[in-house]
Amino acid sequence: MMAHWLFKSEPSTWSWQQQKQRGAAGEEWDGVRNYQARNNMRAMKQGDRGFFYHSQDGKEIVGIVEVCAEAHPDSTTDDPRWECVDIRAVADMPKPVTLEAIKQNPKLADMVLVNNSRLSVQPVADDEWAEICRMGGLDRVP
DNA sequence: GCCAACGTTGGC
DNA sequence: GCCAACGTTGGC
Repeated sequence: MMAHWLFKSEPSTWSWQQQKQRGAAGEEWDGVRNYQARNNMRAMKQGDRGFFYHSQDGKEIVGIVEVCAEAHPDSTTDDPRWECVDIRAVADMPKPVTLEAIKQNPKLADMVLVNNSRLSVQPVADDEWAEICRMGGLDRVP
């Protein structure tokens, strides 16, 4: 069973544009220094899909990504506690889904994004995934 | 820019 | 092992 995730990034640090420019090679999702977020990355499998969310500037889901390398040591630190996955851009959200719209949708009331806004890598339930894809104008759930 | 929420650190 | 102090994130 394919799990779904959400990756949060400040566009001033790492934007969807930059992610897309990396193409199929993808990019290491490094710099995470939070155990919950790391544990979520450890649980990811090759091919799992996720949302790419712009925090602070934008506050909206702008794209779909795919896990292209499972958890491995974070190259930005020598501390062996920190691991990360690699992700690659798969598709744009035809209509970015804003945090505001998510908060207004009762079906999404239990989303981690709503209830634990500080967690930077988080799981997304299958029904939440489908609902947001629908809101984002994707005619097929990827 | 403020501040609430949360996570981490370190003294005891 | 508890908890106060501190630092960071991110919405507003």
